[in-house]
Amino acid sequence: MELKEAKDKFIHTWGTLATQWGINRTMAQIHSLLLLAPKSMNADEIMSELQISRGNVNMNLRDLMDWGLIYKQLLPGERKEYFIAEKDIWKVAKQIAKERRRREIGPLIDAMQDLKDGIKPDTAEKEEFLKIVNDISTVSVFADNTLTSLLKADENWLVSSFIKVFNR
Amino acid sequence: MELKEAKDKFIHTWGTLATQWGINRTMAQIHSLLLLAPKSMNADEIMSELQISRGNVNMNLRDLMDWGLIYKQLLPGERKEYFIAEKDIWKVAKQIAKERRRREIGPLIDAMQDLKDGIKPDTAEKEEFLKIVNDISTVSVFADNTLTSLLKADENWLVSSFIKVFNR
DNA sequence: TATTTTTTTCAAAATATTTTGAAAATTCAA
DNA sequence: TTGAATTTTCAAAATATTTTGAAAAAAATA
Repeated sequence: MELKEAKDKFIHTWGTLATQWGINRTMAQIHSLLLLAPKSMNADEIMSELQISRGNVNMNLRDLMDWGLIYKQLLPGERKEYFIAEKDIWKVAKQIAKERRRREIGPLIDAMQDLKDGIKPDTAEKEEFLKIVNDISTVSVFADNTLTSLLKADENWLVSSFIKVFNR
Repeated sequence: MELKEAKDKFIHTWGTLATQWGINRTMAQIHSLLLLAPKSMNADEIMSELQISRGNVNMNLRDLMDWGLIYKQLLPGERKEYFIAEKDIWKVAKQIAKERRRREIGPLIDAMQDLKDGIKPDTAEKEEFLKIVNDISTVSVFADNTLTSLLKADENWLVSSFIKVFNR
C-alpha cells in the first residue's frame, strides 16, 4: 500500500465512521485531510482535493473551528485564509469529548430539570414518573461531572490516574 | 403540568435528543413510552399511542432488543408479544455506553490497525503518516479499555471509584 | 473611492434516511 | 393438517439532511 492510497483510505474511513457518530461525512473528511496535510490548506485546495463545492467547504470549516479541531492561519502576503488541524491527538480526543458532552448530555439534564420543576408529586402515578425523571437526572449529572473532571485534567494526569484506578 | 402532558413532553424530548446522538427518533420514542409504561405493551398499543406504522414499530422493537434496552415478555394465554423496558437507569446507561463503544470505537481501532499493517515506514513521509495513525490507535484503544473496565464494574463500585479518583 | 478578491449565505437540487403498508412468512390452536 | 392471528420483510413513498452554486456581503488593494 502506497502513501497516497493509505491517506485516501484514512480520509474515506474517517468520513464513513463519522456518520455513525452523528458527525457529517464531509466535516470528517476535511478534518482528516487537514490532519494528514503537512502544511495548512486554503478553501480552493480543499475543494479540489475532495471534489466538493465552495459552500460546503466553507460551512464545514466553520463547524470544525467551532469544534476546536482546526485553526485559521493568516499567512503574510496571502489574501486567502489557510487552515491547519490540531495535531495533538489527545487534544483532539478531548475536544471531541468536550463538544459531545455539551451537545448530548447538557440538553438531557436541562430537560429533566424542567420536568422536575413542572410537576408536583401529589399522586402515586406522578411520584412514579418523577422517580424515573430523577434517576435519569442523577445518571446524566454524574456522567457530565465525570467527563468534566476528566477533561479539566491534563492528559498525563488523565492517563496515569486511569492506570492507577484500573490496576488496583 | 399534568401527568399526561409531562409524559408526552418526556417522550417528545427523548425522541428529539436521540437524533442528536445518532439514534433514530422513533426508536427513542418507543423506548421512552415503554420506560414510562406501568405495564408491558404490545405492538398494536404502541402503534396507536405513537401513531406510527406496524413495520416501523416492529423494526424499532427489534433494534431496542439488540441494544438490550427492552425485553420481550410472553404473557400466558396471550398470542401477542408484549414488551417491557429495563427500568434500572444505571443498567440502561451502561447498555447504551456499551453499545456505543462497540459501534463507535471498535471500527476505528480496526481501521487504524489495517493501516498500520498495510504500510511500511520506509520513507519520512510514511513515518509521519504512521505517527498519526498510531496516535489515534493509542487513544482509541485507551478509550475502549477505560470504558470496558468501567462497564465491567457494578454501579456502586463505579460511583465510589470515581469519587475516590476525583476527590484526591 | 472604485475595483478585485475572497468569504459567506441560502434557496433549490441531490442524496440519504426513515416510514409506510401490503404481501409473505411464521406461529399457534384446533 | 388447516386457518386465523401475529410478526416480519422490503419496495416505494415520505421526510430529513447534505450539497451545490450563484448571488450577496465583506475584506483587501489600488
